[in-house]
Amino acid sequence: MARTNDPEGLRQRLVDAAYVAFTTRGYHSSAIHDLKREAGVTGGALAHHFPTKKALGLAVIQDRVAEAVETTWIAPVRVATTTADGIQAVFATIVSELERKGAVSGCPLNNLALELSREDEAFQAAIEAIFLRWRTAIADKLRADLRAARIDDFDPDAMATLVVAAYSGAMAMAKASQSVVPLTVCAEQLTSILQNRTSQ
Amino acid sequence: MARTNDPEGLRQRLVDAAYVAFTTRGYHSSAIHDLKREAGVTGGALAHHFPTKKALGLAVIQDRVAEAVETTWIAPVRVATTTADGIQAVFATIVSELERKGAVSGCPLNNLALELSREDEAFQAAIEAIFLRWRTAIADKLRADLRAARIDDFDPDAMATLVVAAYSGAMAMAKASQSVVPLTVCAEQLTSILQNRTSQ
DNA sequence: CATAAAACAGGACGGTTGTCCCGTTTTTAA
DNA sequence: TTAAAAACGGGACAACCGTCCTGTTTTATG
Repeated sequence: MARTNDPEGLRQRLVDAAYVAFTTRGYHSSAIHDLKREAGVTGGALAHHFPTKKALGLAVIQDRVAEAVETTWIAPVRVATTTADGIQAVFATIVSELERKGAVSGCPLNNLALELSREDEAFQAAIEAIFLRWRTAIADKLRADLRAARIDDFDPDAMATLVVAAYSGAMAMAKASQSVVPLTVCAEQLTSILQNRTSQ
Repeated sequence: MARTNDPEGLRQRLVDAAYVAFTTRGYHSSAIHDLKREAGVTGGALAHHFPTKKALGLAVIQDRVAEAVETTWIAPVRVATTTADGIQAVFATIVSELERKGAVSGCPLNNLALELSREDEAFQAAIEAIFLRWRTAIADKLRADLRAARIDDFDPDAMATLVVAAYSGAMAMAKASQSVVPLTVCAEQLTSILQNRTSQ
Protein backbone atom coordinates (compact mmCIF):
# COMPACT_ATOMS: atom_id res chain seq x y z
CA MET A 1 0.00 0.00 0.00
CA ALA A 2 1.32 3.43 -0.98
CA ARG A 3 2.22 5.70 1.90
CA THR A 4 4.45 8.64 2.74
CA ASN A 5 6.47 8.58 5.94
CA ASP A 6 5.66 11.40 8.34
CA PRO A 7 7.09 10.40 11.71
CA GLU A 8 6.63 13.79 13.35
CA GLY A 9 3.08 14.31 12.07
CA LEU A 10 2.06 10.80 13.03
CA ARG A 11 3.49 11.28 16.47
CA GLN A 12 1.55 14.50 16.89
CA ARG A 13 -1.69 12.85 15.76
CA LEU A 14 -1.14 10.11 18.30
CA VAL A 15 -0.38 12.42 21.20
CA ASP A 16 -3.32 14.62 20.23
CA ALA A 17 -5.75 11.70 20.25
CA ALA A 18 -4.27 10.39 23.48
CA TYR A 19 -4.51 13.82 25.11
CA VAL A 20 -8.21 14.09 24.35
CA ALA A 21 -8.90 10.53 25.45
CA PHE A 22 -6.80 10.57 28.63
CA THR A 23 -8.12 13.93 29.86
CA THR A 24 -11.78 13.21 29.12
CA ARG A 25 -12.35 9.47 29.47
CA GLY A 26 -9.32 8.89 31.68
CA TYR A 27 -6.05 7.03 31.24
CA HIS A 28 -7.16 3.56 32.22
CA SER A 29 -10.51 3.89 30.50
CA SER A 30 -8.81 4.67 27.20
CA ALA A 31 -7.85 1.52 25.31
CA ILE A 32 -4.81 1.53 23.05
CA HIS A 33 -6.94 -0.13 20.41
CA ASP A 34 -9.35 2.83 20.39
CA LEU A 35 -6.50 5.34 20.30
CA LYS A 36 -5.07 3.64 17.21
CA ARG A 37 -8.42 3.89 15.46
CA GLU A 38 -9.06 7.51 16.52
CA ALA A 39 -5.62 8.61 15.40
CA GLY A 40 -5.71 6.52 12.23
CA VAL A 41 -2.54 4.70 13.16
CA THR A 42 -1.57 1.04 12.97
CA GLY A 43 -0.09 -1.06 15.72
CA GLY A 44 3.34 -1.11 14.17
CA ALA A 45 3.53 2.66 13.94
CA LEU A 46 2.39 3.08 17.53
CA ALA A 47 4.90 0.59 18.85
CA HIS A 48 7.64 2.33 16.89
CA HIS A 49 6.97 5.74 18.46
CA PHE A 50 5.75 4.65 21.89
CA PRO A 51 6.82 1.21 23.06
CA THR A 52 4.46 1.31 26.04
CA LYS A 53 1.26 3.07 27.07
CA LYS A 54 3.19 4.70 29.87
CA ALA A 55 5.52 6.35 27.35
CA LEU A 56 2.49 7.72 25.52
CA GLY A 57 0.99 9.00 28.76
CA LEU A 58 4.24 10.70 29.67
CA ALA A 59 4.35 12.43 26.29
CA VAL A 60 0.77 13.63 26.77
CA ILE A 61 1.65 15.15 30.14
CA GLN A 62 4.94 16.74 29.15
CA ASP A 63 3.87 17.97 25.72
CA ARG A 64 0.14 18.68 25.80
CA VAL A 65 -0.88 19.16 29.42
CA ALA A 66 2.05 21.44 30.16
CA GLU A 67 1.23 23.48 27.06
CA ALA A 68 -2.45 23.66 28.02
CA VAL A 69 -1.60 25.10 31.43
CA GLU A 70 0.77 27.54 29.79
CA THR A 71 -1.82 28.70 27.25
CA THR A 72 -4.95 28.85 29.39
CA TRP A 73 -3.44 30.03 32.67
CA ILE A 74 0.14 31.28 32.74
CA ALA A 75 0.15 33.44 29.63
CA PRO A 76 -3.16 35.25 30.32
CA VAL A 77 -2.13 35.99 33.91
CA ARG A 78 1.26 37.30 32.80
CA VAL A 79 -0.14 39.78 30.29
CA ALA A 80 -2.96 40.99 32.56
CA THR A 81 -2.76 44.32 34.38
CA THR A 82 -3.03 42.73 37.82
CA THR A 83 -3.20 39.16 39.09
CA ALA A 84 -6.83 39.64 40.05
CA ASP A 85 -7.66 40.79 36.53
CA GLY A 86 -5.80 37.86 35.04
CA ILE A 87 -7.52 35.29 37.24
CA GLN A 88 -10.91 36.79 36.49
CA ALA A 89 -10.19 36.64 32.76
CA VAL A 90 -8.98 33.04 32.92
CA PHE A 91 -12.05 31.86 34.80
CA ALA A 92 -14.33 33.75 32.43
CA THR A 93 -12.70 32.20 29.39
CA ILE A 94 -12.87 28.70 30.81
CA VAL A 95 -16.49 29.08 31.93
CA SER A 96 -17.67 30.32 28.55
CA GLU A 97 -15.77 27.54 26.84
CA LEU A 98 -17.44 24.96 29.09
CA GLU A 99 -20.87 26.44 28.43
CA ARG A 100 -20.20 26.24 24.72
CA LYS A 101 -19.25 22.57 24.98
CA GLY A 102 -22.16 21.77 27.29
CA ALA A 103 -20.16 19.36 29.46
CA VAL A 104 -17.48 19.56 32.15
CA SER A 105 -14.69 17.03 31.74
CA GLY A 106 -12.45 18.64 34.33
CA CYS A 107 -8.98 20.11 34.46
CA PRO A 108 -6.61 18.01 32.31
CA LEU A 109 -3.77 18.33 34.80
CA ASN A 110 -5.91 17.52 37.81
CA ASN A 111 -7.56 14.56 36.10
CA LEU A 112 -4.24 12.93 35.30
CA ALA A 113 -2.70 13.99 38.60
CA LEU A 114 -5.26 12.12 40.68
CA GLU A 115 -5.27 9.07 38.43
CA LEU A 116 -1.54 8.65 37.81
CA SER A 117 0.44 10.34 40.58
CA ARG A 118 0.62 7.26 42.75
CA GLU A 119 0.92 4.81 39.90
CA ASP A 120 4.33 5.72 38.62
CA GLU A 121 7.16 7.96 39.74
CA ALA A 122 7.76 9.32 36.25
CA PHE A 123 4.13 10.41 36.04
CA GLN A 124 4.32 12.02 39.45
CA ALA A 125 7.49 13.95 38.69
CA ALA A 126 6.13 15.27 35.38
CA ILE A 127 2.84 16.37 36.97
CA GLU A 128 4.54 17.91 39.99
CA ALA A 129 6.75 19.97 37.69
CA ILE A 130 3.72 21.46 35.93
CA PHE A 131 2.05 22.34 39.23
CA LEU A 132 5.27 24.01 40.38
CA ARG A 133 5.55 26.04 37.20
CA TRP A 134 1.90 27.08 37.49
CA ARG A 135 2.21 28.23 41.10
CA THR A 136 5.47 30.02 40.42
CA ALA A 137 4.01 32.01 37.54
CA ILE A 138 1.12 33.25 39.68
CA ALA A 139 3.41 34.02 42.60
CA ASP A 140 5.66 36.06 40.32
CA LYS A 141 2.70 38.10 39.14
CA LEU A 142 1.59 38.65 42.73
CA ARG A 143 5.04 39.89 43.65
CA ALA A 144 4.82 42.40 40.80
CA ASP A 145 1.45 43.55 42.15
CA LEU A 146 2.87 44.08 45.62
CA ARG A 147 5.85 46.00 44.29
CA ALA A 148 3.55 48.28 42.26
CA ALA A 149 1.29 48.98 45.23
CA ARG A 150 4.26 49.36 47.60
CA ILE A 151 2.70 47.01 50.15
CA ASP A 152 3.74 43.75 51.75
CA ASP A 153 0.50 42.37 53.05
CA PHE A 154 0.69 38.64 52.28
CA ASP A 155 2.94 35.82 51.12
CA PRO A 156 2.77 35.59 47.31
CA ASP A 157 3.75 31.91 47.25
CA ALA A 158 1.07 30.96 49.75
CA MET A 159 -1.56 32.97 47.90
CA ALA A 160 -0.55 31.37 44.60
CA THR A 161 -0.97 27.95 46.16
CA LEU A 162 -4.45 28.92 47.30
CA VAL A 163 -5.38 30.17 43.84
CA VAL A 164 -4.28 26.98 42.11
CA ALA A 165 -5.94 24.84 44.79
CA ALA A 166 -9.20 26.79 44.61
CA TYR A 167 -9.32 26.49 40.84
CA SER A 168 -8.51 22.78 40.83
CA GLY A 169 -11.08 22.07 43.50
CA ALA A 170 -13.72 24.25 41.88
CA MET A 171 -13.23 22.41 38.60
CA ALA A 172 -13.57 19.10 40.42
CA MET A 173 -16.87 20.22 41.91
CA ALA A 174 -17.95 21.54 38.52
CA LYS A 175 -17.23 18.12 37.04
CA ALA A 176 -19.12 16.35 39.81
CA SER A 177 -22.18 18.58 39.38
CA GLN A 178 -21.77 19.14 35.65
CA SER A 179 -22.26 22.83 36.31
CA VAL A 180 -20.03 25.89 36.03
CA VAL A 181 -21.44 27.45 39.20
CA PRO A 182 -18.58 26.36 41.49
CA LEU A 183 -16.16 28.00 39.06
CA THR A 184 -17.99 31.32 38.90
CA VAL A 185 -18.40 31.36 42.67
CA CYS A 186 -14.74 30.68 43.36
CA ALA A 187 -13.64 33.19 40.74
CA GLU A 188 -15.66 35.88 42.46
CA GLN A 189 -14.32 34.90 45.88
CA LEU A 190 -10.69 34.84 44.77
CA THR A 191 -10.78 38.20 43.01
CA SER A 192 -12.57 39.72 45.98
CA ILE A 193 -9.88 38.46 48.34
CA LEU A 194 -7.06 39.66 46.11
CA GLN A 195 -8.52 43.11 45.56
CA ASN A 196 -9.05 43.49 49.28
CA ARG A 197 -5.41 42.81 49.98
CA THR A 198 -3.72 44.67 47.17
CA SER A 199 -5.57 47.99 47.36
CA GLN A 200 -5.28 49.44 50.79
CA MET B 1 -17.08 -27.18 53.72
CA ALA B 2 -18.53 -25.93 57.00
CA ARG B 3 -19.56 -22.30 57.06
CA THR B 4 -21.89 -19.89 58.84
CA ASN B 5 -23.93 -17.48 56.82
CA ASP B 6 -23.23 -13.85 57.63
CA PRO B 7 -24.64 -11.80 54.76
CA GLU B 8 -24.33 -8.43 56.46
CA GLY B 9 -20.82 -8.99 57.77
CA LEU B 10 -19.64 -10.33 54.44
CA ARG B 11 -21.11 -7.33 52.68
CA GLN B 12 -19.31 -4.99 55.07
CA ARG B 13 -15.99 -6.76 54.52
CA LEU B 14 -16.45 -6.42 50.79
CA VAL B 15 -17.33 -2.73 50.87
CA ASP B 16 -14.48 -2.06 53.28
CA ALA B 17 -11.93 -3.72 51.00
CA ALA B 18 -13.39 -1.99 47.96
CA TYR B 19 -13.31 1.39 49.73
CA VAL B 20 -9.62 1.09 50.48
CA ALA B 21 -8.81 -0.17 46.99
CA PHE B 22 -10.95 2.32 45.06
CA THR B 23 -9.79 5.38 47.01
CA THR B 24 -6.10 4.48 46.96
CA ARG B 25 -5.37 2.52 43.79
CA GLY B 26 -8.40 3.83 41.91
CA TYR B 27 -11.61 2.23 40.65
CA HIS B 28 -10.37 0.95 37.31
CA SER B 29 -7.01 -0.09 38.69
CA SER B 30 -8.67 -2.32 41.26
CA ALA B 31 -9.46 -5.77 39.89
CA ILE B 32 -12.45 -7.69 41.17
CA HIS B 33 -10.24 -10.73 41.61
CA ASP B 34 -7.95 -8.82 43.95
CA LEU B 35 -10.90 -7.48 45.93
CA LYS B 36 -12.20 -11.02 46.42
CA ARG B 37 -8.84 -12.12 47.73
CA GLU B 38 -8.38 -9.10 49.99
CA ALA B 39 -11.85 -9.45 51.46
CA GLY B 40 -11.61 -13.24 51.71
CA VAL B 41 -14.74 -13.73 49.64
CA THR B 42 -15.55 -16.12 46.82
CA GLY B 43 -16.96 -15.23 43.44
CA GLY B 44 -20.36 -16.66 44.25
CA ALA B 45 -20.73 -14.56 47.37
CA LEU B 46 -19.65 -11.41 45.59
CA ALA B 47 -22.06 -11.94 42.70
CA HIS B 48 -24.85 -12.56 45.17
CA HIS B 49 -24.37 -9.24 46.98
CA PHE B 50 -23.13 -7.11 44.08
CA PRO B 51 -24.07 -8.30 40.61
CA THR B 52 -21.75 -5.78 38.94
CA LYS B 53 -18.64 -3.78 39.81
CA LYS B 54 -20.69 -0.62 39.38
CA ALA B 55 -23.05 -1.73 42.16
CA LEU B 56 -20.06 -2.23 44.45
CA GLY B 57 -18.67 1.18 43.53
CA LEU B 58 -22.00 2.81 44.26
CA ALA B 59 -22.13 1.15 47.67
CA VAL B 60 -18.62 2.39 48.42
CA ILE B 61 -19.61 5.97 47.59
CA GLN B 62 -22.94 6.02 49.38
CA ASP B 63 -21.87 4.06 52.45
CA ARG B 64 -18.17 4.70 53.06
CA VAL B 65 -17.22 7.92 51.28
CA ALA B 66 -20.26 9.79 52.58
CA GLU B 67 -19.46 8.57 56.08
CA ALA B 68 -15.80 9.57 55.73
CA VAL B 69 -16.76 13.14 54.79
CA GLU B 70 -19.18 13.22 57.68
CA THR B 71 -16.60 12.00 60.19
CA THR B 72 -13.51 13.91 59.08
CA TRP B 73 -15.11 17.19 57.99
CA ILE B 74 -18.74 17.87 58.88
CA ALA B 75 -18.78 16.70 62.49
CA PRO B 76 -15.55 18.47 63.57
CA VAL B 77 -16.67 21.73 61.95
CA ARG B 78 -20.09 21.53 63.59
CA VAL B 79 -18.74 21.08 67.11
CA ALA B 80 -16.01 23.74 66.73
CA THR B 81 -16.35 27.18 68.27
CA THR B 82 -16.07 28.97 64.95
CA THR B 83 -15.80 27.82 61.35
CA ALA B 84 -12.21 29.03 61.22
CA ASP B 85 -11.36 26.94 64.27
CA GLY B 86 -13.09 23.92 62.81
CA ILE B 87 -11.30 24.17 59.48
CA GLN B 88 -7.97 24.60 61.19
CA ALA B 89 -8.61 21.53 63.32
CA VAL B 90 -9.69 19.43 60.33
CA PHE B 91 -6.61 20.34 58.32
CA ALA B 92 -4.36 19.68 61.31
CA THR B 93 -5.88 16.26 61.89
CA ILE B 94 -5.59 15.27 58.24
CA VAL B 95 -2.03 16.53 57.93
CA SER B 96 -0.83 14.65 61.00
CA GLU B 97 -2.58 11.52 59.76
CA LEU B 98 -0.86 11.81 56.38
CA GLU B 99 2.52 12.32 58.01
CA ARG B 100 1.93 9.23 60.10
CA LYS B 101 1.12 7.16 57.01
CA GLY B 102 4.00 8.62 55.02
CA ALA B 103 2.06 8.81 51.76
CA VAL B 104 -0.68 10.98 50.26
CA SER B 105 -3.36 9.01 48.45
CA GLY B 106 -5.72 11.96 48.10
CA CYS B 107 -9.26 12.82 49.14
CA PRO B 108 -11.50 9.74 48.72
CA LEU B 109 -14.39 11.83 47.42
CA ASN B 110 -12.27 13.80 44.99
CA ASN B 111 -10.48 10.72 43.71
CA LEU B 112 -13.71 8.96 42.83
CA ALA B 113 -15.36 12.18 41.63
CA LEU B 114 -12.77 12.79 38.95
CA GLU B 115 -12.59 9.16 37.89
CA LEU B 116 -16.28 8.27 37.84
CA SER B 117 -18.37 11.42 37.46
CA ARG B 118 -18.45 11.30 33.69
CA GLU B 119 -18.61 7.53 33.45
CA ASP B 120 -22.04 6.90 34.89
CA GLU B 121 -24.99 9.05 35.93
CA ALA B 122 -25.59 7.09 39.11
CA PHE B 123 -22.00 7.70 40.21
CA GLN B 124 -22.31 11.39 39.39
CA ALA B 125 -25.53 11.84 41.33
CA ALA B 126 -24.17 10.06 44.42
CA ILE B 127 -20.96 12.10 44.39
CA GLU B 128 -22.76 15.37 43.76
CA ALA B 129 -25.01 14.72 46.75
CA ILE B 130 -22.02 14.34 49.05
CA PHE B 131 -20.43 17.55 47.80
CA LEU B 132 -23.73 19.36 48.36
CA ARG B 133 -24.03 18.06 51.91
CA TRP B 134 -20.43 19.05 52.62
CA ARG B 135 -20.84 22.61 51.34
CA THR B 136 -24.15 23.04 53.11
CA ALA B 137 -22.72 22.00 56.47
CA ILE B 138 -19.91 24.56 56.22
CA ALA B 139 -22.28 27.26 55.01
CA ASP B 140 -24.56 26.61 57.98
CA LYS B 141 -21.65 27.00 60.37
CA LEU B 142 -20.61 30.23 58.65
CA ARG B 143 -24.12 31.60 59.01
CA ALA B 144 -23.95 30.87 62.72
CA ASP B 145 -20.63 32.76 62.90
CA LEU B 146 -22.13 35.79 61.18
CA ARG B 147 -25.15 35.79 63.47
CA ALA B 148 -22.91 35.62 66.55
CA ALA B 149 -20.72 38.50 65.36
CA ARG B 150 -23.73 40.52 64.15
CA ILE B 151 -22.15 41.17 60.77
CA ASP B 152 -23.11 40.43 57.18
CA ASP B 153 -19.85 40.74 55.36
CA PHE B 154 -19.88 37.88 52.87
CA ASP B 155 -22.00 35.16 51.30
CA PRO B 156 -21.76 31.99 53.43
CA ASP B 157 -22.62 29.68 50.52
CA ALA B 158 -19.95 31.19 48.30
CA MET B 159 -17.37 31.02 51.07
CA ALA B 160 -18.26 27.39 51.79
CA THR B 161 -17.74 26.58 48.12
CA LEU B 162 -14.32 28.20 48.26
CA VAL B 163 -13.38 26.24 51.38
CA VAL B 164 -14.32 22.89 49.87
CA ALA B 165 -12.63 23.80 46.58
CA ALA B 166 -9.45 24.96 48.29
CA TYR B 167 -9.25 21.78 50.34
CA SER B 168 -9.91 19.50 47.38
CA GLY B 169 -7.36 21.30 45.25
CA ALA B 170 -4.79 21.43 48.02
CA MET B 171 -5.16 17.69 48.53
CA ALA B 172 -4.73 17.15 44.80
CA MET B 173 -1.49 19.12 44.86
CA ALA B 174 -0.42 17.26 47.97
CA LYS B 175 -0.96 13.99 46.15
CA ALA B 176 0.92 15.20 43.10
CA SER B 177 3.90 16.33 45.18
CA GLN B 178 3.55 13.68 47.89
CA SER B 179 3.88 16.46 50.43
CA VAL B 180 1.56 18.00 52.98
CA VAL B 181 2.86 21.52 52.32
CA PRO B 182 -0.01 22.57 50.01
CA LEU B 183 -2.44 21.55 52.75
CA THR B 184 -0.73 23.49 55.52
CA VAL B 185 -0.39 26.53 53.27
CA CYS B 186 -4.04 26.54 52.25
CA ALA B 187 -5.18 25.93 55.81
CA GLU B 188 -3.29 28.99 56.94
CA GLN B 189 -4.65 31.08 54.07
CA LEU B 190 -8.26 30.01 54.63
CA THR B 191 -8.27 30.66 58.35
CA SER B 192 -6.58 33.98 57.79
CA ILE B 193 -9.26 35.02 55.32
CA LEU B 194 -12.07 33.88 57.58
CA GLN B 195 -10.72 35.57 60.69
CA ASN B 196 -10.27 38.79 58.72
CA ARG B 197 -13.90 38.79 57.68
CA THR B 198 -15.60 37.64 60.85
CA SER B 199 -13.85 39.85 63.39
CA GLN B 200 -14.26 43.47 62.46
C1' DC C 1 23.27 2.95 -6.85
C1' DA C 2 23.96 -0.03 -2.81
C1' DT C 3 22.96 -0.60 1.89
C1' DA C 4 21.47 0.16 6.34
C1' DA C 5 18.38 2.37 9.22
C1' DA C 6 14.08 4.33 10.10
C1' DA C 7 9.08 4.14 9.47
C1' DC C 8 5.14 1.70 9.05
C1' DA C 9 1.47 -2.45 8.06
C1' DG C 10 -1.03 -6.08 10.07
C1' DG C 11 -1.93 -9.40 13.04
C1' DA C 12 -0.88 -12.80 16.74
C1' DC C 13 -0.16 -13.73 21.54
C1' DG C 14 -0.58 -14.39 26.58
C1' DG C 15 -2.44 -12.39 30.45
C1' DT C 16 -6.18 -10.04 32.73
C1' DT C 17 -10.79 -8.42 33.28
C1' DG C 18 -15.74 -8.59 34.74
C1' DT C 19 -19.45 -11.58 34.57
C1' DC C 20 -21.99 -15.68 34.80
C1' DC C 21 -23.26 -20.46 35.74
C1' DC C 22 -24.04 -24.71 38.39
C1' DG C 23 -23.96 -27.08 42.56
C1' DT C 24 -24.13 -27.11 47.65
C1' DT C 25 -25.19 -25.50 52.16
C1' DT C 26 -27.70 -22.75 55.33
C1' DT C 27 -31.74 -20.35 56.70
C1' DT C 28 -36.55 -19.17 56.51
C1' DA C 29 -41.39 -20.13 56.26
C1' DA C 30 -45.50 -22.87 56.07
C1' DT D 1 -40.96 -31.69 58.70
C1' DT D 2 -40.48 -30.06 54.20
C1' DA D 3 -40.25 -27.07 50.52
C1' DA D 4 -38.53 -22.70 48.95
C1' DA D 5 -35.50 -19.05 49.20
C1' DA D 6 -31.34 -16.99 50.50
C1' DA D 7 -26.33 -17.44 50.99
C1' DC D 8 -22.29 -19.11 49.48
C1' DG D 9 -18.22 -22.23 47.01
C1' DG D 10 -15.59 -22.80 43.02
C1' DG D 11 -14.51 -22.27 38.64
C1' DA D 12 -15.46 -21.46 33.64
C1' DC D 13 -16.09 -18.21 30.01
C1' DA D 14 -15.75 -14.78 26.38
C1' DA D 15 -14.18 -10.34 25.68
C1' DC D 16 -10.66 -7.18 26.16
C1' DC D 17 -6.19 -5.23 26.98
C1' DG D 18 -1.26 -4.03 26.14
C1' DT D 19 2.62 -5.78 23.99
C1' DC D 20 5.38 -7.97 20.66
C1' DC D 21 6.68 -10.10 16.27
C1' DT D 22 7.49 -10.60 11.27
C1' DG D 23 7.54 -8.57 7.00
C1' DT D 24 7.38 -4.54 3.79
C1' DT D 25 8.13 0.12 2.32
C1' DT D 26 10.28 4.53 2.61
C1' DT D 27 14.18 7.39 3.62
C1' DA D 28 18.87 8.62 4.74
C1' DT D 29 23.83 7.80 3.90
C1' DG D 30 28.10 6.81 1.52
